[in-house]
Amino acid sequence: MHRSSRAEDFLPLMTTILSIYSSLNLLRESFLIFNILPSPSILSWKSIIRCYTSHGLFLQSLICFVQMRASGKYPDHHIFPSVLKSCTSLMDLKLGESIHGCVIRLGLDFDLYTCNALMNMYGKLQTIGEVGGMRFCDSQVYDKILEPKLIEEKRSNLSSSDESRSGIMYQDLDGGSHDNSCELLDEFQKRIVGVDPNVELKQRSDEGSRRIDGKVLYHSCGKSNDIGMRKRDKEAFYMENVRKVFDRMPKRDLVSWNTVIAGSAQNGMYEEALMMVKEMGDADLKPDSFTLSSVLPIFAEYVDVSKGKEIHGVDDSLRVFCLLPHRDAISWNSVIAGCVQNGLFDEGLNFFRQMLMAKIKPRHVTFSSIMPACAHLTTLHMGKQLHGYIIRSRFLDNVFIASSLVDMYAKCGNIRIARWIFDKMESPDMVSWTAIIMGYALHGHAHVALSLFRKMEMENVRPNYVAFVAVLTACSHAGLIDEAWKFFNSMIKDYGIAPGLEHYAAVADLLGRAGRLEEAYEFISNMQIEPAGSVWSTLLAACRVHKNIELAEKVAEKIFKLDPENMGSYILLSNIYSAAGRWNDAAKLRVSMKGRGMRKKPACSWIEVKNKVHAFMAGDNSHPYYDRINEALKVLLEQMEREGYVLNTDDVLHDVEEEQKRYILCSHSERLAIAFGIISTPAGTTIRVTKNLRVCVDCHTATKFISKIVGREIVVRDVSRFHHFNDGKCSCGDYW
DNA sequence: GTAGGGTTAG
Repeated sequence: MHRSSRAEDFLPLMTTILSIYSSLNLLRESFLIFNILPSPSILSWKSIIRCYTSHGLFLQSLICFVQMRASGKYPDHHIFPSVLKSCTSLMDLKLGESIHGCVIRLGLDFDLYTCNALMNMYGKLQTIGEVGGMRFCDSQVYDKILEPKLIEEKRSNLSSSDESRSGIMYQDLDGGSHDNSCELLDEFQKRIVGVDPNVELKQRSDEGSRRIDGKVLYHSCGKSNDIGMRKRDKEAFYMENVRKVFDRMPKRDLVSWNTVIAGSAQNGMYEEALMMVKEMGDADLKPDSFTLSSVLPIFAEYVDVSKGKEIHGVDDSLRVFCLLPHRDAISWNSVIAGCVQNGLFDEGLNFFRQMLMAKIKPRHVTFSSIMPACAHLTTLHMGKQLHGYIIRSRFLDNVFIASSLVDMYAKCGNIRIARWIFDKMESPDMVSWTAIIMGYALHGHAHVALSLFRKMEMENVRPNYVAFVAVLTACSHAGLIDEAWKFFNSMIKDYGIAPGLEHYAAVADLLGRAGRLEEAYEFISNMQIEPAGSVWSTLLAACRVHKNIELAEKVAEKIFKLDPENMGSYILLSNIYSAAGRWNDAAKLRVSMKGRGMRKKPACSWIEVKNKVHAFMAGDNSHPYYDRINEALKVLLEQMEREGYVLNTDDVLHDVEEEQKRYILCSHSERLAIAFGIISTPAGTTIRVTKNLRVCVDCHTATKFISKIVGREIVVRDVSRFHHFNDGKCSCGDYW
């Protein structure tokens, strides 16, 4: 008996086995069966094509499709999704469009799965096209053999013309093109399946009818036609294709909606994407985690582009998350990271708590995402709890987590633990180094920060933009002008990093505070980039310190032009006037601020006692311990004055009597918080206070006295740095 | 047939 006829006897069985292998994703087994079928049925072709696609062997899957067409078989709706996915992955829009034409001719353009795959392709290929990528140079070769003439007969039976049905132009296709070169196909199969094609493909090469042009297999790494496609063109293209498919679908499921939403979001059509989330709700479909992962990135875009003015983008993303029936660890992480990265720290922590309550185990990423929230909110208590969890989960060797812990401890005032964790890291990366350097910078230990920076360079860890922000911040907090210049120049010359606003601001700040006001003015005027209000503001602050009203007015004018909403500068200039006794000018400025609807940010300090945060505003008498706090401050003031403390009323910027000034100073928010800390914690406990503005000169002096009188370390984190008060001295050396 | 998460600055 002939081998081929035996195989034919078993054909139905073989086809079934192949189908099972394919559905189990067993490529090698599927291939072995497929290879001995004398004349594969449409079901067998479907199996092998599907298997190739799901293994990422897109070219192979397309080759099979072409071979199938060449053998005269009609593809059915089971085949197109896999084939279209292969086109998408290979970024071959042209071939995909041809296949779309094929779909229409066969009357399969109402099939749910095929339409979903088509929309996915159109949505993706514009996005990918922007970056440029692999593209077939010879996909016309496919075109030629895609459509045997047989199809023409079927086509004439279709009632309406193809073009009007799809709105997409495609070429008329000729009959098959068959030749005998199969070497590249062999090579592929050898590499991919790991078997010798000369054995496996023997039978097939004998037949000689399923050969394709070798040229098809070559593809080029070229830039796609979509490069430079304007946003409006992209949107038009998207509407043309994806929406046309979508709108014509007789039935849409969750995947259809998710696909079209993802396409809109990925092509920058955020409003449309969010609108469609609402529309799918009207169609009684609930968003799932796929929907969420399309909507979440809109988060960042919205906030970046319009600086929080369009927060409803965030709201919508959060709403989608809340609607999810099943949330896995990744959905939780996404939403937590989304919150934290956009400054919604409390919300991030809340989601984290909910995640734990939902019994979802936090993963590596959860901790590195949530830690910055603790760092920014200075919630050392929460940070320590997370640290404990991290140790128990043996996550400490993860460089992301360790770096975020270093940063958290430094920002929460505990630079010693930050250093301890850093020193234990096996191979700190540039971010870890930057975190510890910035930590020392914030704590005023500039020389340690500088020597760590040099050590990092010696260990061949290349600093980036942020690392230079850190080291220049260290210099600026300690008045190290010469060193700052060296780093600034080295950044440009040795590392080719173009200085940004933060770098310029640090240097300008140094020059200004050293009293080199004119030099600072020149420096800012000659910047390579447009100076923002923030850079000029450093000079305005310096003008206040050095009482140069004339320059202050000149600088303020520039700031008001560049950044009319910059309230800090109005207040700074008003304070400069007040300090010079020019109450009228100060008052005028305040009136003008009021007219613009600006209000001064109220000063606020807070302290964590027994795991609870207590907040104080200036002159605040709402705290339940208010009387005791006031009593303590009174006793302290008497003792301070005996030790030589003299009230410095320079910072009292109201036109009031001396006695009133005395009262105003003593009710500053940081003093209330410190006094509360002293009376509510055991002797010797370090007091850690955070303030939302810069600490004032008088409070700084007072705190030095207080630290000596009560024998406590007092750590005050103001808006730009830490002050460690100990035994009558401050770590900043009175330069801040 | 559709996805997705992380550390340093501001």
